[in-house]
Amino acid sequence: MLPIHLFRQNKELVLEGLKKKHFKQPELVDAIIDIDERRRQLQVENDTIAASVNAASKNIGQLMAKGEKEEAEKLKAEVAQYKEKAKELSQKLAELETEQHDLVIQLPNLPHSSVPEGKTPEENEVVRAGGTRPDLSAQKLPHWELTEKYKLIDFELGNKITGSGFPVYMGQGAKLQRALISYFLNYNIDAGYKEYMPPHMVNYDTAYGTGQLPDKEGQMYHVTEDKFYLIPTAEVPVTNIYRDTILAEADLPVKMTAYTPCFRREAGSYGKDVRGLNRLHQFDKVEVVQLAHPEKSYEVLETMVAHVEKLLQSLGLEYRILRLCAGDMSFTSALTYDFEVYSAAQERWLEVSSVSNFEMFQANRMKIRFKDGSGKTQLVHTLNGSSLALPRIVACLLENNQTPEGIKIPQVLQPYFGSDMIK
RNA sequence: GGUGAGGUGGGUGAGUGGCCGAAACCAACAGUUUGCUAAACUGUCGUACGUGUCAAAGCGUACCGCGGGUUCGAAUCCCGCCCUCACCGCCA
Repeated sequence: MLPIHLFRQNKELVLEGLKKKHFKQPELVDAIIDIDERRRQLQVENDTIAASVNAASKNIGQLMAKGEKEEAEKLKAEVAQYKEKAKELSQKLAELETEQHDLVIQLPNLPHSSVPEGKTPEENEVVRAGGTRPDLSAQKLPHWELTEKYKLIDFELGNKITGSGFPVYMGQGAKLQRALISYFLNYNIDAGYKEYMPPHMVNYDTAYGTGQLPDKEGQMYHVTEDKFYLIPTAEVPVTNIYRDTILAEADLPVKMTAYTPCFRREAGSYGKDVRGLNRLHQFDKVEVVQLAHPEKSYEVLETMVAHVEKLLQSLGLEYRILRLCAGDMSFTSALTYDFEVYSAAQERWLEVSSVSNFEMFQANRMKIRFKDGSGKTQLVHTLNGSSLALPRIVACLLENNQTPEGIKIPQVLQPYFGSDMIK
């Protein structure tokens, strides 16, 4: 949610940003500004009356103490009149506040100036690429055949136990998951991130804080009985750790990492996009989150990008980094880099990480603030990224490293996996 | 799930109708003293919105778990909800 002072101080900037993001209702901005003016006017009236009531009440108390009952009664009658007016005013004020909030919440975050124009994924900008494409034999197999051949993942069994999109990992397949999670977490911890194990279900306020609610309700699994939501990413519980918190400037940046399973309903997809590990309802992911000083958040973003890039390099996968165009970015993001790895058997790029700066968009919802040098309270900037999402990494590792003898395990994983080959 | 107790500022904790946005202590911060540290002493020390201003100070309103009610006036009384603790039951 954009802070209201932006609208008052810099309407043009807001309009420009919304236009770049192809937001369809720029007229909301004027509506918000208009409501804001009426709201403030009403608050002045409301506060004035409340002050009169308070003053009169104080007087009544003093008169009663002195035994001047008649005078007190007169004042009481006066207060009764004030109160009628006050009730009306505070009701209207509450209505306007709700109305304003309901409008502001519909506006997406504003894209950073470096975000390319554009509307579709084709207009994303390749920032850089690395790694090498393996030269596979003609008999190369896609990962869904490799997982069957080596008995690593049973998709059918998952169907029986839960439903499609809930695979069962087994044997070396299960161990590979655990190895990747441990490796990713340790890599993040070594870079100064503090490890967390958050709940996998969250309440409304938490899902609201990171922007999943109210508008993306259908994308999360909902436990209606207890009003909980299964997390679509660790970002949700982890960022909310600092909800309603005022940090010291010296505490920044706050660096957190967590492994969690992620649950996504993702209705409506089909075909090769969802084959095998390409898209699942439950998957594993290690996330990094930072709360940063507003003046440093873009430096922080670059360090996070470099961090994820180095991790991909260590796995020996061919990758490319995209700067998403304004139209393809998420509702909450100001700047997003997507990481894709090349799946050599499927011969296509798969997204494995998304690193974003949300600036103060989430922080404003969650009220994550810090006290700056002059003692003023400011919103922090929030950032997060995957490091990494497992399924597509697994898909690429299996496909790209397949040999007639078995599947080679990258060196960095061998200590965790306990072997250099899946046979 | 049952019964009982309770939810107050960063922490402990006082406050059962007006003098309370809230005592006291601790922590924190600034200063004095000091060879350094400590101790002692002095001061500062909640948040949001509004108003004011170049900026501020100041002023107003609201907030003592959340929501409603009683009253001229509510942290304090009443109702509902949430949460915590203790004991019992169940249990990985």
